[in-house]
Amino acid sequence: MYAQAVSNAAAKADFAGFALSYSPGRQPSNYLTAISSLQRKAPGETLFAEGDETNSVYEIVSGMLRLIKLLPDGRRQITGFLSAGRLLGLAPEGAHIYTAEAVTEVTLCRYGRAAFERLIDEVPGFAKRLLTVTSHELRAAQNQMVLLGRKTATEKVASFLLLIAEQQDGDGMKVDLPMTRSDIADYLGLTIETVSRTLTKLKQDGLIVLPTPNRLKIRDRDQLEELAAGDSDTNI
Amino acid sequence: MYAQAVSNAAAKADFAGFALSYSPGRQPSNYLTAISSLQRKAPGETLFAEGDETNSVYEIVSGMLRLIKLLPDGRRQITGFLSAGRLLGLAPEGAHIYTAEAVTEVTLCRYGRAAFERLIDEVPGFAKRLLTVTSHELRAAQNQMVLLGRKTATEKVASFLLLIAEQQDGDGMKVDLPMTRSDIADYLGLTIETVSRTLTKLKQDGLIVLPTPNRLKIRDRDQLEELAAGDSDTNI
DNA sequence: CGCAAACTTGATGTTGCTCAAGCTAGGTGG
DNA sequence: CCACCTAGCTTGAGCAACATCAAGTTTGCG
Repeated sequence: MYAQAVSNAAAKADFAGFALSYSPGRQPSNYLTAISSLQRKAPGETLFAEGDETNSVYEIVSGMLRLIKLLPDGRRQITGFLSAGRLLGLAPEGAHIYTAEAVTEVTLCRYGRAAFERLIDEVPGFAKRLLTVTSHELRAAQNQMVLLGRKTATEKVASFLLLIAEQQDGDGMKVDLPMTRSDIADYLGLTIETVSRTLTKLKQDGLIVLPTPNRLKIRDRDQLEELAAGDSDTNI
Repeated sequence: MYAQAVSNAAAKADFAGFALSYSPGRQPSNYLTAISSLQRKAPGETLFAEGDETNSVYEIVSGMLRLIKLLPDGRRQITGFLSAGRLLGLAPEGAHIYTAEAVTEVTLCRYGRAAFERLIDEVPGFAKRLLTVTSHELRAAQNQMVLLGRKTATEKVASFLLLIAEQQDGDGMKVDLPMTRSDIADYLGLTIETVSRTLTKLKQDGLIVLPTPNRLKIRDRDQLEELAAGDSDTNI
């Protein structure tokens, strides 16, 4: 295991209680700092696997994770890419419902489950805040269902690029793609070849620039958004 | 509008506070009865539409709803079929993220949003209970992503039948299909023709019996479960 | 500079979609 | 009570989008 505990008060101050930061105007609580410890994971490492007992809740401090579900024969579906500030491990009963792996080098803040549960019970408004977070995740999940069930390959890729661009701070034009084509494919319900071909097509059509496979620039955001929305006559 | 207020204390006693019933051993609260009113919807009627302001939370007393998301050109994705006991309208901010329509005749219990929010703040453990409910929904959503992204038509239909069978009480063999083939198709990311053909195939293979299009019996549950799991060699 | 992993591109294949008839069931009115 | 009517379901034939199989090519790291 590459994981290691880190004790850096300054770093903690930056992220601790992020889960509470959804409602602005309140003091970031330090209930959470009291029960937290820092962890790191190298790219490709597993944080926990589907079916593992849930004895921790994690918050991402930096880096990116992928959430994975597998079928018995190895087919893979990625249900999300998580970046700084996102919580995971809030799974309902006992077992994790997906595997969490590091895409990039990741720093995490770990909370003991029991202590976390206690906070839910004892800190006023904490459960409600978590409810808001979970509701947002549910909304994202439902949008993803539309994507997976009803969008074409081009629409899927366009949606993906805009989603990732939105997650990253910046002008919303430069997009960093730390994940592989295989990850993208398994997130969109496609194959790597189709993802690659679709990106090439978007490049040829002048909607994006791809200087390297992992660095992308959006050139025509309007048309990309029309595509992503699925307006079906931008697809010609 | 077909909706009508109903005042039946007996009926209320049956369902009120169902959302609280996930944690057994507690007295069903009557906080909820105090702020509720009953509504009915005829098949096909809309309870609310995507984008509508969320000024109510609903709990299904009886019947079935479908949750719908649309693309601009009319492509439809059904994100869920909801039956008695399920909550909806907990959407995060302001607007509903899907359209809710009655599949069958539906009876609902309506809670005013403001009053509901107050309960979250004031009733100890209520927010936590809702968090559990939402986490369960999230788990279902992630399973559905695997289905939509990575399962074959046969696997999708098999999964669907088992899911519906599970939702319904009984021996788990008799399955009632109140929704149309079009609904099923839009839930599974398929066309009605493919759904129909797949059901026919399952019938021919002796896994199910289909006396009428809306009434189905599972004949070989084991094999149906293997199919649904996606073990890939049952598919031959 | 060399190597392996990741990506791209091409040729071919297959699943599920589209288009097009029929068929069935259940509701309605004579 | 039965015939009709219609919405919904089934079935068939052909097709298209995406998958699969198979080389090449790039990239980034040691």
